[in-house]
Amino acid sequence: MNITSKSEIKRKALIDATIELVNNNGFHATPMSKIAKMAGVSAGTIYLYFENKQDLVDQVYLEVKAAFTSYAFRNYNEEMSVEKGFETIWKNIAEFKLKEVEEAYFLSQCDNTPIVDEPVRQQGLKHLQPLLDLWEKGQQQGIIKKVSPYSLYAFSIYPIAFLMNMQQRGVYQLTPEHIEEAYEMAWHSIKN
Amino acid sequence: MNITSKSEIKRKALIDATIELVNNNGFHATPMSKIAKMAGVSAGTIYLYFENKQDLVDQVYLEVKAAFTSYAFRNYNEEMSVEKGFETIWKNIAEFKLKEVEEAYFLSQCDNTPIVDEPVRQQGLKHLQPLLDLWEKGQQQGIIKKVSPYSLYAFSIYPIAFLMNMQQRGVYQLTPEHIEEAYEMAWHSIKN
Amino acid sequence: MNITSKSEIKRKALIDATIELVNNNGFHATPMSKIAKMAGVSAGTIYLYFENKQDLVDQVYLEVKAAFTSYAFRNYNEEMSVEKGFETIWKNIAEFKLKEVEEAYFLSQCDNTPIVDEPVRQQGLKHLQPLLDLWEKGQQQGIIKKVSPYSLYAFSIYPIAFLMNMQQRGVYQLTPEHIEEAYEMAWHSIKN
Amino acid sequence: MNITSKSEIKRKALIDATIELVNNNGFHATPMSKIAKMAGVSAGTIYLYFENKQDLVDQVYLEVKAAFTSYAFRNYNEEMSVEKGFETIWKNIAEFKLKEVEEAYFLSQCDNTPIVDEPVRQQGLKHLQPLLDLWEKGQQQGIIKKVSPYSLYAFSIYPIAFLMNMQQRGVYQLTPEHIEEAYEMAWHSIKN
DNA sequence: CATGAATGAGAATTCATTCAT
DNA sequence: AATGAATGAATTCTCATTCAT
Repeated sequence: MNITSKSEIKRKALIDATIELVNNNGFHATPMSKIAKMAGVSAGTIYLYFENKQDLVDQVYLEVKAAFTSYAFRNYNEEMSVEKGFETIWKNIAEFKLKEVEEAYFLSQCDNTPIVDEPVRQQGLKHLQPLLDLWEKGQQQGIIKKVSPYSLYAFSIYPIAFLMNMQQRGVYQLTPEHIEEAYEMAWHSIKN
Repeated sequence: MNITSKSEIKRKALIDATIELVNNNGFHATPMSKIAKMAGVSAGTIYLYFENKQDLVDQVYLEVKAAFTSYAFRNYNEEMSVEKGFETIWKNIAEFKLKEVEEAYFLSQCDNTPIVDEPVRQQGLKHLQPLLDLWEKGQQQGIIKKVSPYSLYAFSIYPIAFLMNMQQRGVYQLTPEHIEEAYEMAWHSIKN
Repeated sequence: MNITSKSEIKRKALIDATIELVNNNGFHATPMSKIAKMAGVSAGTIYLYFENKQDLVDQVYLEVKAAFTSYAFRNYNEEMSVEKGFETIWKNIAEFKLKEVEEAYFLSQCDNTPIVDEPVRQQGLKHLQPLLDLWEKGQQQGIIKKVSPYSLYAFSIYPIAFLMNMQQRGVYQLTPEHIEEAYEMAWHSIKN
Repeated sequence: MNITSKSEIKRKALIDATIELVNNNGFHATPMSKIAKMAGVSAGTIYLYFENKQDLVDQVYLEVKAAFTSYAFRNYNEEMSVEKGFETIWKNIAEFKLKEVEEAYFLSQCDNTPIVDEPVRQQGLKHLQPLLDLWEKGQQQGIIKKVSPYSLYAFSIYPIAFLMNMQQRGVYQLTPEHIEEAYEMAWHSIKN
């Protein structure tokens, strides 16, 4: 058996339990003891893997964010045209938020509350660089609106989170047609 | 002395303290004792005004949401053209989020975490109806894209929250030009 | 209107409320505020009639005890024969416990817990003297067993409390026949 | 080390502390913190052994009641004559109330106040059945008065509690002669 | 006399973290 | 590494009592 495998399994179990419980109850309403129980380990064991509760969420945040950005750039390469590249990335992100609902909802909770602090959040953002590069290239080519990348993000990527939240709450169904429709809106809002 | 004045002042102080502390620390990391201290009353006094901690946030949420929607429809009336009406509402919302940063951030925290529950959130939404009516009128006139109101909201209104968050974190400055720019993007994403 | 009447009505209402609430919840689970509400007065008003909560129960105890002993000696006079006298007193006590269930249950609670303290309890006992005198006369006449008055009380009077408790809990019905039967047992246990 | 020893010792210490403190102060005037301190454990530890304060008293009540009934039937067997059987049980009960004063007083407090509720009390009663059986046998043999078992209990067993209370308060001394005397009274009150 | 808002000490309970095993 | 009993500080909430009106 792989040296790390057994402990990696426990670590993974702890992370999954944290995501599920924080999603349902919020960070501070999630006791370490419940996380331990759901992960099938003892309370003290958590502290072999994580320094303390804050370190636990921080690491969960960073790992989920990394998984998210990795997913976002699947099948993307810098040789693609700006439009094709954006479509690829946008749909990856949409697919992630649809398929990995728990992870996505966890991220949205961390991004909208003070449970992880600024430095950690900054660290989580660094992997999004290729999208910013793509936008800059598009702006140089006159394809993308010459506005701040924050605006581009706000109007093309951020809306996906809202649609996911609504679907999560059961008030809205994100069908494939809705996704295509939404992609068109995203693209129209940033293209020139 | 005005009948309500003294107790209304305390109630207001409690609500303000709640907003500020929850914004900075999160709901569960905000003890009632701190809220009381910041509001300048004793711990027990909170319970003269609110049933318990949950009731306190619920009421704060509903009041802030009401203030927000009331702000959103300033100077708006149903005789306006669809485009003019939308511009009015959109800019009101942007102004609210810029001026009443604390309130806006509090709402975004409640809307993205399980601290207020679905029934309360539903109640908070009811005042947004005039915007939905405007969109429907626009769709009938062929001015607005025929997509779900959730999509319209996601791509035109929701992005403002992101820009506000970024400004809140100091990584971005929402100047009047930025706002005009953002309004244009919002309008282009939903107009036909 | 009689000078004291209005305040006496309130005092009475407070005493009645105390009895009812302490019976149902116990002394320490009965807040002054609830007593006030049930008595139809404001919380502060209690302190115009009683020094504090302890003083309130003490006074309720003493008054109910006085009512009890007064009831116990109805139609009794020292010229009666020992047997007739005992029957009169015993049946008065039984009648009181049957009719004034609330008062009787309150007394039994006070007599079996530390809610009123020894001096007050002693004070409450002083009115029972005629019964002790009767017993002593009976002993001198050779009619009553020559045992401690505590034993006489334990076997002839105290059992009534048990029967009342059982009736109170609904597991037993004290019919007139039961009472006669019980009286016979009481008398047989103390007579020579 | 014995599997149960360490935690059983703590559990026992908590139960003993509860009895002593409730006896002296009453249930609601006994804070969990004091129980913990007297038992030599930390406040939080109580909740490892008992769900909450109510569960604690309930369990103490049931255990003490079980100890009481077990004590009551020492050296008793169903082959004994009715009179001998009753004497055995009665004197056991008297001995228990004399020797285990704390336990006995605790029971009398629970039996006369609303601190444990009816279902728990019912559960505590189930072990008294052999005495009821004995009485029924005695009634069939014409030895025991044909009255409700509640009456038999009220006049033969319940009085012991009163004598114990008086001794507890120091106003009365239960010497062996007093006990014999009391037993005679008990027996005479129920025999035919 | 009467009110009832306000107080603040104190209660029950929870939970992050430690540490002996 | 892993456990889980134990801790005790912190939290929510209650309630006897006071006092300005």
